[in-house]
Formats: sequence, C-alpha cells, structure tokens
Amino acid sequence: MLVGITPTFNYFDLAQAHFILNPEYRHDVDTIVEEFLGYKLTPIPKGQTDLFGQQSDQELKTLGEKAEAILKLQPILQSKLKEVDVERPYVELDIPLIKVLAAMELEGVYLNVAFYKELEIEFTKQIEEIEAEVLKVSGDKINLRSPKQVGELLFEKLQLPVIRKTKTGYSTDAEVLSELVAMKLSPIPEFLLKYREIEKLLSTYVKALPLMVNPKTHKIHTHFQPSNAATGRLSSDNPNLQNIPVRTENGRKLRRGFIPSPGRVLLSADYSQVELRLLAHFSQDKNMLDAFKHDRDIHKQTAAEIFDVPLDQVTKEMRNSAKAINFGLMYGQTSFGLSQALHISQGEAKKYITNYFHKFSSVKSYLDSLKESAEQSGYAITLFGRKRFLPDIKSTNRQVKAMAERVAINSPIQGTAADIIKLAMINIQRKLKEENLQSKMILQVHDELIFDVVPDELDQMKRLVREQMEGAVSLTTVLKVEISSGNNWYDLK
DNA sequence: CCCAGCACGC
DNA sequence: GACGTACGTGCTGGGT
Repeated sequence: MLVGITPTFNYFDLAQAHFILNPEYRHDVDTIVEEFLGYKLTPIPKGQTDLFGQQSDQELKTLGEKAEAILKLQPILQSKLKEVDVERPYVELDIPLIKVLAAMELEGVYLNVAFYKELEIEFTKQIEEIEAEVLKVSGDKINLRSPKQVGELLFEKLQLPVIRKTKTGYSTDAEVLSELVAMKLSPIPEFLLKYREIEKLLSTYVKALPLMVNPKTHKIHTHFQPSNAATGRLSSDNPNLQNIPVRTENGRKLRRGFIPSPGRVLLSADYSQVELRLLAHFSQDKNMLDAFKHDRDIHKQTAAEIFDVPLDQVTKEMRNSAKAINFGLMYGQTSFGLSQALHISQGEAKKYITNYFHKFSSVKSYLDSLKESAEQSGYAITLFGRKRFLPDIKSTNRQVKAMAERVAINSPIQGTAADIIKLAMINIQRKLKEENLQSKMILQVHDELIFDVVPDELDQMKRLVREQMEGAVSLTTVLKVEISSGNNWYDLK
C-alpha cells in the first residue's frame, strides 16, 4: 500500500497467520519456512532489499525462492488455522484490520515542531541546573545518566543506606530514590528523580520526535505492529505513539505538540474500565455487574465492599487500596506485590485480598477456572477465539508455572479487550467510507482511538464512534466510551 | 553489537 | 529460601 499497491482480493498474510497460530514465536518468513517446510532459505545479502532496484540473477533467484516458499506455505498454514480452530480471529479481526492500520499509518499525525524546540530549550536548561546543584553538593562531576556512577555517588561517597541491589550493583531506580528522599539524609536523591524525569522526556520524546517528522508529509507516521504482542494487542514503533507521557504535568505537556490537520480538530474516544467490565462479564459476579449496571465508580464500590462501609464513608486511601486490588487482580498479583504497591505489610495485603475474594466470590472462581482450563487445554483463549499456548502451565518449576498461571489469567482479559477494539476499528473505518466522511482515524492506544476530524462532521463522528465502540460486542455489562475533542492531544481529557 | 538498568504507556 | 503484576518500545551506559 505504501508503494501504491492496494490489494482488493481476499489476501493471505503469512506473518499474521503464523501469529494467530502461535503468537509467541517470531513471524519472519525464514523462521516459518524452517518450521513448516524444514529447509533454510538462502539469506538475502544486506543492502539488497530494494525490490525496485536493479537485481542480479543471483538476487532474483534468491527472491524467487522466497516467494515460492510463501506460496507453498499458504495452503499449509490455512489448513492449520482450521485444525487449531483459530480461523475466526484471523478472518474477522486481524486480516480486515491490516488495511485499516495501513491507512492510519499513511495518514499520520502532525507535530508542532516549533513547540518541541521551545520545550527542548526549557528542559535542557533544567537539566543543566540540576547538574550544577548535584555538583555543588557532591563535589565531583559524574554522568548522572549512568546508574553505575549514580550508585557509587549515593552509596559509597555519600554513604546512604543501600535499599536494594540489582544483578550488577546498587539499585537506583525511582522507587529506591523515593525511599531515600523520605529519609531526608541528602538533597541528592530528589535532584536525581527530577533529572531522570526531564532526561527521559528530552531523550525519548522532545529531541527524538521532531526527527521522525516525514519531510514530504510534515507528519509523524508511526508503524502499528499487528503481530508483536502475544495477547493480540497492537504495538507501535518508529516512533512509539502508544507511550506518550500523560502521568506527570511536565510529561503531559508533550501532548500539546500533537495537533490536528489545518482547520480540523482532534477527537478521542476511550473505553472506560474495559478490562474490569470484561472481568465482570466473564465472572458474572453480581456485585461487580451491579456496580457497572448503575455506572458507579468501580474502585469506590469495591472499597465499600471490602472495607464494609457505606459508599459515602469510603476514604481516598480506601479507594486507592481497592484500585490497586482491582488492577492487580487481572495480573494474578500476590500479597507481596500488593503490599509493595500500597506500602503496607504483607499480612495486611493478604487480608485485603482474602476479603476481596470473600465479597467477590465469583471473581475468585472465574480466575481459578482460567488456570484450570489452561492446564486442561494447554491454552488461554479470548472471546473471539484467539489462543495463546501455555506449555509452562505444566512446569514442575513453581516459578515458571506461576508465571504461566498469571498469563492464563491476563491473556483472555487483555486479549479480549484487544479483539473488541480491533472490531470497532474495522467497523468504524467501513462506516466512515459508507457515510462519505472526510474525518480520519489516526491513532490507537489500546483502549483509545484518536481521530482527525472535520469540524462539520464532529457531531456525526461522536455519534458514529460511540455507536461502533460501545456496540462492537454485546456483553452482560455495557461498554462505556468517553469522548472528547480539542485542538491538541493534551486537551482531550 | 548486545545486555542491563531505567522509564514511558495501557 | 527465593520469588513476588500482564503487554509493549526505546533511551543511555558500559562491556565485548
């Protein structure tokens, strides 16, 4: 499509078929040929991948061999899809999504480069100020980007207490630094936290993104990878537009640089609590279904249940604890993990979890059933029949088995959410064409879609997008979508 | 060139 | 006694 070739027939996609068959593997032609045909392709020499340049006879032969292999593989993989009973996600989701993703990539998104240049100056100044402050206190000049040198400064020179070690030395991550800040033994840890925040923003986003603007289109064209995440999610790279900061105010500012086409506006639509709603649907837990039915604050509702207080007596701390439990549920979190997240004792965390499962007993039995079914069948499966094979679920190594059990819990939930938004994207793209709309879908961030919208179409777009996202599937719980529009990504909140 | 450590998102 | 929450991408430093 990027070179002007648009397939209009029902095409076969080798990588995607292989991804559906076994999402954890690599999906390049060479690997698949070895796996299914049992021989090795002649390697294509570096720098000879330009299909439209001059080719020597040897190069043509090598390329021909590859094309022949793909042709041979098609019927083999297609019957395998049938045999493994995974045709549905292939035919209904992943194949129709390919053209949608190509259109989104080609469309791209505008970046306000001048704004990023200003941010670069501002952040660079801050970095230099922090470097000067640290130098003032510590005496010698070190590279603050080096965890090794930072560790030596904190734990040898300054003799601060070692909180945790890594494989290679002292741990200096944000959690460690925060603990050191709380001890008030030195001003340095606080400086380091600030330094890390700003340096991350500078190196990964502020300096990097302007370099990714295409000189012809003046837009950023991310690549959506449809076969990189084992749960069926998409990933985004070159650049990754699925991890643009939002948590800190400094970081969130970067979203002001993502702007609509001239004369247009951005529109975002995100699924509210989609994974917890899926958990409610799958488990059929009365308490949870009821909370969503009345569109209550799910974390507050959970807190009221586990702390056994009326809704209006739920404190911020109680809600926060409940939120951590809800979050951890879907990942198979342990009492240790929860205790770390909430800064409480492991015994206390264990009580929270026990109490949760007492009140939400169907959730407990559902999560147990996921483990049992994975052990029995050998795979985890989504609502649309996407499978993820889990051989480790039978491991005698407890740690390995425990990891597989967490995957057995998480994959059906995360994967079903991915299936649902894929279906919504396919349907939205079809509707945009049917209704002859000029607005474009440009980004997907797992539970959120972003559109570049013609102002005259705004009301129609809001209605269409909500309808397609909320109506993608019919569940015991309703799916809820939150919509907003604005003149840049920051304002979509 | 690769790995470790770290940090950003959902 | 160790382990300890899913899925990703990408930066820098440091050793080979």
